[in-house]
Amino acid sequence: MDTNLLAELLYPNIKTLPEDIEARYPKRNLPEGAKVTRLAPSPTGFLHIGNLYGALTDERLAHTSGGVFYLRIEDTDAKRTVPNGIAIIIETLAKLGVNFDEGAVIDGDKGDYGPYRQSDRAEIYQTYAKQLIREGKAYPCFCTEQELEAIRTKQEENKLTTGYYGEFAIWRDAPMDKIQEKLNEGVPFVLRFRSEGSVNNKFKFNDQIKGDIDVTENDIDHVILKSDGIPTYHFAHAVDDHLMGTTHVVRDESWLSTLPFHIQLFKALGFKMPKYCHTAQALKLDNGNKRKISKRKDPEFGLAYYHAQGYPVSAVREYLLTMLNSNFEEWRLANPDLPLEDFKFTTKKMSVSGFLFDLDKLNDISKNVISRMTADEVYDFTLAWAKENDEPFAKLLESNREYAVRILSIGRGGKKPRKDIALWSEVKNYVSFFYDELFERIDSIPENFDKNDVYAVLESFKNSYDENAEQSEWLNNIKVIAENNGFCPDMKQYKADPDAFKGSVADVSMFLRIAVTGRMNSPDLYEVMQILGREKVIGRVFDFKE
RNA sequence: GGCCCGUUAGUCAAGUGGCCAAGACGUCGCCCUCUCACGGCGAAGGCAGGGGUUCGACUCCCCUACGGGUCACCA
Repeated sequence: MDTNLLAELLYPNIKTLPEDIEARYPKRNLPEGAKVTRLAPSPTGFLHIGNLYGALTDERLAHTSGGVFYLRIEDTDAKRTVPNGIAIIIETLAKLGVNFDEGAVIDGDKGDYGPYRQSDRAEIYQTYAKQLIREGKAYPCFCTEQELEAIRTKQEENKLTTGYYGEFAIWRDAPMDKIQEKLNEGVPFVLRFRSEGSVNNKFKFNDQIKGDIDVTENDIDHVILKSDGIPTYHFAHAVDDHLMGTTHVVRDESWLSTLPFHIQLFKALGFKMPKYCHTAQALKLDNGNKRKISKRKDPEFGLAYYHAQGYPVSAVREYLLTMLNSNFEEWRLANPDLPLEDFKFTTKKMSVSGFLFDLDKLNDISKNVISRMTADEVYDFTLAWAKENDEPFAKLLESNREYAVRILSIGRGGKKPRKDIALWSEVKNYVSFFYDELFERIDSIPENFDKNDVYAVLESFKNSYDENAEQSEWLNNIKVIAENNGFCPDMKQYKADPDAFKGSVADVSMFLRIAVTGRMNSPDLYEVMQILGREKVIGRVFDFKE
């Protein structure tokens, strides 16, 4: 078999040689230890929490080592291409603070190692493919879909491993004249890798996350170039990551099964292998069982969802980081105010097993993150969210920034800040009673209180409210009102003998709280009244009596 | 089915032969307290099972079970 002739026959239009390509991709000039990582999505435009998990791993690995993080688009399958898919991916990630140094951008490329869309790299792949043919490491296969299907059926019937290998690899050693014949007939062909592996050979391979794993050699002659001359993922992965200088390949652990093939490919092409980081998968509880999150079935895990819900970007990042590195949480506890960029990220602290997404945990982290913000920050973030999701509320916030910031300042700062906002979408409800446009009477006074007592208390309050009083004076006044109306001013005393009173100062406060805010619970009533102002406070108390 | 990965409480997890098996979230209770939130204290809850190796196994080895992944001209 004259493999040089075969190569010319198959890809006559490819004049470039691997050396020519190599010359276009010089070694990256980076400091010692710098990691080059990439995100390589297909342009479906959909990203879920598991994708972010991987993306953040890539991003942190590169950016904590002085390396490069780039975006490559794996658009070799037309079925996976969605209009604007690339733009959506870039924008979604940008919102979550994941930014690329290099690679595909919305309307082109940025960087010296492109093109970054695989659809623009056909010549490159074919150049390497042609070289493999010359070296006898790849061959054409003219099987039709039906023929392959028949082979598979036969293998299944005989309980054999399915695939194109051994005696089933019917074109593997086909003579030149048969190939020539098919070519003359214009029959389309795929290019297959000639595997020299055997399933009887096992070896260890070190993964950066999983550690040593057992690998069985691949003996299947996988397709490397499809009949349209476009590579499969496997081939594109080897060629691209080699040329683009990727040092660390971060990908989902479902790729573990094709790792043996990838190892063969790198060897056959004479490429140095990158390090591999196979990450655990994001799982979902489905009928009591855990299963991999899927794009199609689980839209609620889509990143767009969290954004629309109003989770702060930093909270999502903090949450993911606690999942990513088991020591992050501890670090954050010790360094509540440091930017998370200061955390020393490492694959050594990554989990090997799949994880369930924990909304409770995210909410908790989010509350903590927001509690550390200033009122102005909370205002700005809430406004930005509202502009996208709740225009009327945005208008309301904008109508009086100072007022809104005062509201958001309640219980903020200090050692024990309030932590009752987890989502920007919750702010509206949180501040609603400060705005007449949003004010609603939600809770009412429990039945067991005598209405006349309630009214008497409110009347006393109306007559004695002094908006210029300090907080302690204000509270004293509430206690006086309590006492004058038969309610116990001291909680300890009340608890010792509750039957001796109509109620306690706590109940008096409750009447006022319900009258003024429309609800049973609120932040500090004194501060609430200060912000509302005398007119509104008295007005609401008056309204309540009506 | 073959191959591969995994299995510490409801969830996320520390643990690397010597513990009474950390911590966080969630749950429950108590305290603080004008309510809520915060904060403090406390409780319940776990090494999948069985064999080895060892003076001693969550930690090492084997088997079983269970879960997950993958077996395309998709990535």
